[in-house]
Amino acid sequence: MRDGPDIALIGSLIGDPARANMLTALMSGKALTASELAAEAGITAQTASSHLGKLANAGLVDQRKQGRHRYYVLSDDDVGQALESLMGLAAKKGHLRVRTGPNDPALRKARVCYDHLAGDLGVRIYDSLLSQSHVVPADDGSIRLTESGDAFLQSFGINPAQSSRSRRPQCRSCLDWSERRYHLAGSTGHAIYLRLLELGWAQRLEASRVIQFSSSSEKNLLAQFPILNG
Amino acid sequence: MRDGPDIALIGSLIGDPARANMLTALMSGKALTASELAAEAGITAQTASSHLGKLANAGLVDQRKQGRHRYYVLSDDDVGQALESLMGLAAKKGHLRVRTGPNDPALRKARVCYDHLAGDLGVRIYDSLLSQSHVVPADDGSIRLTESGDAFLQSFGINPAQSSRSRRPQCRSCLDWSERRYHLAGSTGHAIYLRLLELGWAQRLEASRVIQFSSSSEKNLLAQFPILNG
DNA sequence: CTCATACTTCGATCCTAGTCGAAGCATAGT
DNA sequence: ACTATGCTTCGACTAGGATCGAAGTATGAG
Repeated sequence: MRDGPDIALIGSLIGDPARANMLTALMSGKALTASELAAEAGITAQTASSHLGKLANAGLVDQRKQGRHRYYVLSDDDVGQALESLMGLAAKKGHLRVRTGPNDPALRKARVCYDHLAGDLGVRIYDSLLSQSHVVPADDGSIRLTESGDAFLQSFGINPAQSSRSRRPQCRSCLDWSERRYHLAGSTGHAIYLRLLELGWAQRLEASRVIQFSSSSEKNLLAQFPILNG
Repeated sequence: MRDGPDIALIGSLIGDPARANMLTALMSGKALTASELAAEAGITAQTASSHLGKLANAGLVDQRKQGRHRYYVLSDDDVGQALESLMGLAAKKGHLRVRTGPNDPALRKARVCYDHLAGDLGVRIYDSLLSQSHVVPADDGSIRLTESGDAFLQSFGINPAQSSRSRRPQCRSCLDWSERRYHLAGSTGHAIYLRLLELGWAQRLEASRVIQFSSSSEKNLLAQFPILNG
């Protein structure tokens, strides 16, 4: 054999449907308890416990004990990113889980993608920023926030500078599995998402990745993020 | 259950050690035959055939029949990227395959990472470009080729403009599992790698990801990619 | 102190999936 | 035509792991 990172280990961890469901649920960014995750995966508490032990052992999730609950979180940004890249790949290859839930249309409309907004409205925001040259594709094909974009975001109540931390890219485009188009990720994507919650325009549906907009707040959002020249 | 991409399917495909080995081997970018992949994974031809069928069925690899051989390639850039992100994650979490081969030091020195140069020398090139401001971190934390970098690459025999195609980012930083630092990926990284082969400085070791440099050509490379201010 | 809840550990069961031997096709060379 | 090589299909074997019931530990509530 040869040397190298053991992708089989991580792959097999993600490869079990129960664990994949748990990880997907944790992509919401929320800390979830062992029982919630068990329910999410449709398995009993014992089985879930065993799965979570393995995930924690491999360093994919962190556990925090609080009272008699035990909360789990993705241990790292990188875990979320890796999951996203797998999701993108799976979607591109047409591997979708069959059992389409009742809230599916809502999920396509708007949902959290790890820690930012995805779905129809997520793509809309990205397209709007692009059409106004608030973000531009950099020479290298990635994207970059312009000065006008900086000013725009400040007027929307976000300080992009403060939200840029350490390693994390400020802007990043993230492939959307429902739309098959790109939306805004990175710390700026996160900041916009938080601001939408703060304004009360968006509300996260309990125990789901769905983000709900009232019809008026959806109008607000469309007005705030217009698409020029179209 | 809920809707979404089926990451469990892809995860389980990558999760088998034999398949993981095959995919890793295909990260070299070369087309490999079924028997070569079987040897790589240390399994018999029958077993390999079954595995390759599954990978092809899921759209992770493509097969091309040529004579009585059947060549396999990663079907897509995205597959390589997803594998890379898993490798980065695995390395970061310290999950390394135990069986360290005899050519391990060479592997750390220089190797192909999907389609560009990684390892000690790959990191060196990246650092050099960075120290001379030939690439700069963009505002968003990603990286961007500067005008001086463009000129520099042209003098090295590469036309960055022509190498930029469609979707693919021109420059991209890729986390190195051996160095735990970044090296240059994207179409520019690919172009540099090709140029090194073309110049005869680098040679790919047969049936391996190791890239070999003679001591003189390594000196050439270090001279061509100096690190300023240090 | 007693009871309920949240979670883990242990043990047993069951089933999937990886594995290889043998045989079957296909292609190439002579 | 005959043989060798590369690969796939079939069938059977086996091991690893996912699962849950039951029992055990910790925390909180009354």
